[in-house]
Amino acid sequence: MSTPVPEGYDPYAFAPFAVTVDLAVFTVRGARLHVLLVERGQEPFAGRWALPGGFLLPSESAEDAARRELAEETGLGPAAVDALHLEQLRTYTDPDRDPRMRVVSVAYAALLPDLPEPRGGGDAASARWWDATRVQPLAFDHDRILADAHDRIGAKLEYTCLATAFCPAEFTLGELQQVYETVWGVELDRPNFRRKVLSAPGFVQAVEGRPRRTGGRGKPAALHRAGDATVLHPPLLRPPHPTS
Amino acid sequence: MSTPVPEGYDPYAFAPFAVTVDLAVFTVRGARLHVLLVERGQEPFAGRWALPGGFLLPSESAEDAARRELAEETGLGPAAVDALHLEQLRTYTDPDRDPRMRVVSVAYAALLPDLPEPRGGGDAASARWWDATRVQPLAFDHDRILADAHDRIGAKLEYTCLATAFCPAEFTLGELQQVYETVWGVELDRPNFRRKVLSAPGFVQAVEGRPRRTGGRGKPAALHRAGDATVLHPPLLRPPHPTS
DNA sequence: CCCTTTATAGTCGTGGTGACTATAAAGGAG
DNA sequence: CTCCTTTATAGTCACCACGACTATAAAGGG
Repeated sequence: MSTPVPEGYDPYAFAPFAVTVDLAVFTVRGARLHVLLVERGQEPFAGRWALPGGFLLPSESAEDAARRELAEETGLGPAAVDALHLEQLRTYTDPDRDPRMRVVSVAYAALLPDLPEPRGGGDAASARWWDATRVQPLAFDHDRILADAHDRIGAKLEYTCLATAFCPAEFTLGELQQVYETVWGVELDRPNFRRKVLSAPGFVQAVEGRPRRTGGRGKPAALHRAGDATVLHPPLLRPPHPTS
Repeated sequence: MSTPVPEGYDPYAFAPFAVTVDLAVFTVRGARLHVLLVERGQEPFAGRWALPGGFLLPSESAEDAARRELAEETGLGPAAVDALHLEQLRTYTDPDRDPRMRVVSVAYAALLPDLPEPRGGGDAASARWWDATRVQPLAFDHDRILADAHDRIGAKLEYTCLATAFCPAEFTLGELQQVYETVWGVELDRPNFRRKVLSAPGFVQAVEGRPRRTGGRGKPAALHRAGDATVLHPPLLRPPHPTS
């Protein structure tokens, strides 16, 4: 075997790489899972859509960079971005993933409640939400990153309280159920969902006062807010796939 | 907010980073979880122990680099290393994690059956197994990487068939149970463990022929080998922590 | 020849779950 | 005003996975 890189840190032994972050920012709009994409203005992949992201600055961590990019793309305030849950997905290192140089990218996933269209305040003049399940081929390997992000979010809904991150501060159990159904792409039984959510300690807590009406028809639902738990006991397992 | 790195890939806009892989290689020896460490010969952290790892070559992915390093440190054959399950843990990007330059490290975890002491064939003259739960402070942020790796392996034992990777080709259910007990640090009920393992489709398959005797006392156990399943249905949940 | 050790078989009660029925409270159509 | 639809909420029931436990079998050791 060759030993091309000797033990220890020889400053001349390492090849320089560019390091970026890529963000898969999800929201639920109208019973569909949406993801925030930006249109590329330059080659390569000019005119194609891509996940928002950018280079790490010399003195910032990948998570810092992800929060900075998120603030730039969404126009969210610094406080909101700081409070947000950012999930490090994995790192993509294929040598050919960027045709012009060697780029290693750390991917993150973020979950937002439904927002108005992103303000184009940052670098990306054209940023908008797309249906995450019906997206044309993206730039680079972003199709794969998006698929991995969707898988990870779906899995985390099972055993964490993450679903409330898709909801506004106060929400109904029907809206929470809509999150699960949208991310998983299945329909759930309403009474059973309700029983499981309410029996999981610290998942949601009822808010005193008015039920909601919105413009919706049907009996008004009680409002809840996210509890203080972070893991879900017992877990909310998605129905087993019908062996297809 | 500042937009220090313009959209698109300006070749002069990115700061160069070094990219490495770090490996948390685990095995189970004598009812203790062990991890492979190498002794550093140079500053920084000269004389301290560290996870094996090294720089990415210009044309290889992080997983390729991890397999190459693994082969160098363990002396395993190329076929064995290729067949091995490598789990990408996460990527560590703290700007200060290496005192002499900016290094981003992609961490992997690997699982091996009990091996003889590693041959010092590679760059690391002194590589040896250490009890993973009683390890002196490691170099860099490797204590944290090791803790994250331990957590991840423990979680993956619950819902994947990964535990067989700690076992030789043929093993008894007692040995498999020992893996779970060692990684989780708990004791499990033997009849219940047996029932769950055997009822999970494709987890293990009985091997016809002789039971084993070894030098052990007690009734000889039937031998099994890993099944073809990769996920565990139903999962093998670790006992809930006694709220401490 | 016991005694210990390990493997294997089986039992029993509890609790989480899916499937289902029933009732309450809103808006809309006629 | 009266159905009808829609959504929320309450409750039932059978099944099954699980933890705790008892029992039996087959080896070695003193």
